[in-house]
Amino acid sequence: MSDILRIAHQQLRTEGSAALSLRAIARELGLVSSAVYRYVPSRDELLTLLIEESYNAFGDAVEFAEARIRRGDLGRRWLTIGRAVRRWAVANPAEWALLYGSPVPGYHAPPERTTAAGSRVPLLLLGLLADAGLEPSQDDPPMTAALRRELDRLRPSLPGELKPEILARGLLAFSSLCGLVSLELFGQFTNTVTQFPAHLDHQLIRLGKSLGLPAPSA
Amino acid sequence: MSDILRIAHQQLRTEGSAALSLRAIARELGLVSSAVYRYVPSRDELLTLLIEESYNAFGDAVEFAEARIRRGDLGRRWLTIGRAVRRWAVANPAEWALLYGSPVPGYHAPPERTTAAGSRVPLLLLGLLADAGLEPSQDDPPMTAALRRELDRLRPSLPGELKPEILARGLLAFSSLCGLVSLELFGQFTNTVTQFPAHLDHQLIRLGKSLGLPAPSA
DNA sequence: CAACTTCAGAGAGCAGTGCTCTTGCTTTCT
DNA sequence: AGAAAGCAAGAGCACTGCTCTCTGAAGTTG
Repeated sequence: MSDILRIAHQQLRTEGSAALSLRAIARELGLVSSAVYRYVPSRDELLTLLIEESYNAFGDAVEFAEARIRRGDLGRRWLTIGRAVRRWAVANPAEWALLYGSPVPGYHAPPERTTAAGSRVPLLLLGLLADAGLEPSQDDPPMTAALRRELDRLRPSLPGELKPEILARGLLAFSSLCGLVSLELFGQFTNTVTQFPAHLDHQLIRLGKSLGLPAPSA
Repeated sequence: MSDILRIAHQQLRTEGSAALSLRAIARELGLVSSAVYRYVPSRDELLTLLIEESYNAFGDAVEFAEARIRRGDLGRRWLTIGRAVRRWAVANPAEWALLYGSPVPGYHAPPERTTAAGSRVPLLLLGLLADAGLEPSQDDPPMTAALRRELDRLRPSLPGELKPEILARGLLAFSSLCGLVSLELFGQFTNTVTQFPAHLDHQLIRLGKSLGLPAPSA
């Protein structure tokens, strides 16, 4: 079973998610294809397992990096999160595509149980914002009551006391980060600049400012 | 030939990019599979054609929306671009996935000729920024010389006079927009808020501010 | 100890895929 | 009229996910 997952991961890495084939896994294991079905009910289920594992590997990597930063250095914690996200994505492009790219062919929406693992990195960012104790400012655009209500409904499952405005900042920052990384990886366009390491750093500092975080200590 | 593309697009819409099958297209046309190969050299080439078409449909939609706004209303032009991007993506999720999602299974990097079509929307945004005549401010983080050089290298193919700082703002805004839309569409996480229409509007205004654009006229 | 149950895997087979090659028919051009 | 294209059919190869049945070995129980 764990052999199957190991080989699946390896195949994912080298061939990409689309080429992930139960038969190839079976071959690699010296088994016949039908034997694999004793352990994995279907290719979709295997993908779900891979997604969960990848989310956790991703969460581990980012959490580990962030944990090494002094708690009070909020700017650097954000910068570190951003860099760690990118580094992991660049090192594991197929996994990143699995998590944040378009849904895999024929695979329909991962079940709910992956959401816990999938929330780890966003929660890390929101935890940082909670630590920062930010207050809404006049830079935060006005919010419709409906949106405020919707954001408040998330609050119970979030760390600390996050005002809707601050939560909105976090969501935008996380989305922007995903966009930056995805464009760098899948990037049809301007593949030159976006893949420049200094580019992400620059944009991360930009985003940090708009989050309301202090500049990272030098 | 155009029949093939029409059916391919339809199949893309209803089944998704992975299920796009030359055989199914042939069936739909009342042809045998090999006959299609007279018109389309391979499935990959068909995908490339679809990508180009989709980029152009996307560009048409966004350009059309933006063209209806008074030139001087810079904030509204940006808001309109953002909304049009989202609307098109929501209306054509499979195409969006093709353009900005993870690369299709087995399909390797679209050829260079798609970049012209693919640049239309980003260029629209950069044109807007050029019209705005923005100047770098102290909100723009310092930039390494290498990054500045890299950004300057893009300048010849861009509209107007875009200082590296302004170009960087634009790149971030476009990336953020892509991230927001992709997370809404593919969204593993917080599928509640991110799909809320008011959410995108709110974040677009946020982004507009950080671009340095005035608030859209009421 | 013998009988029974459980488990791991083999093998065949179905329906589908992309793609190639050969054959034949029809239309068009010379 | 005869040659030259163009268009499509058909068979076939290697591959995919998945289901079904069957065979052994291993472990459990009376």
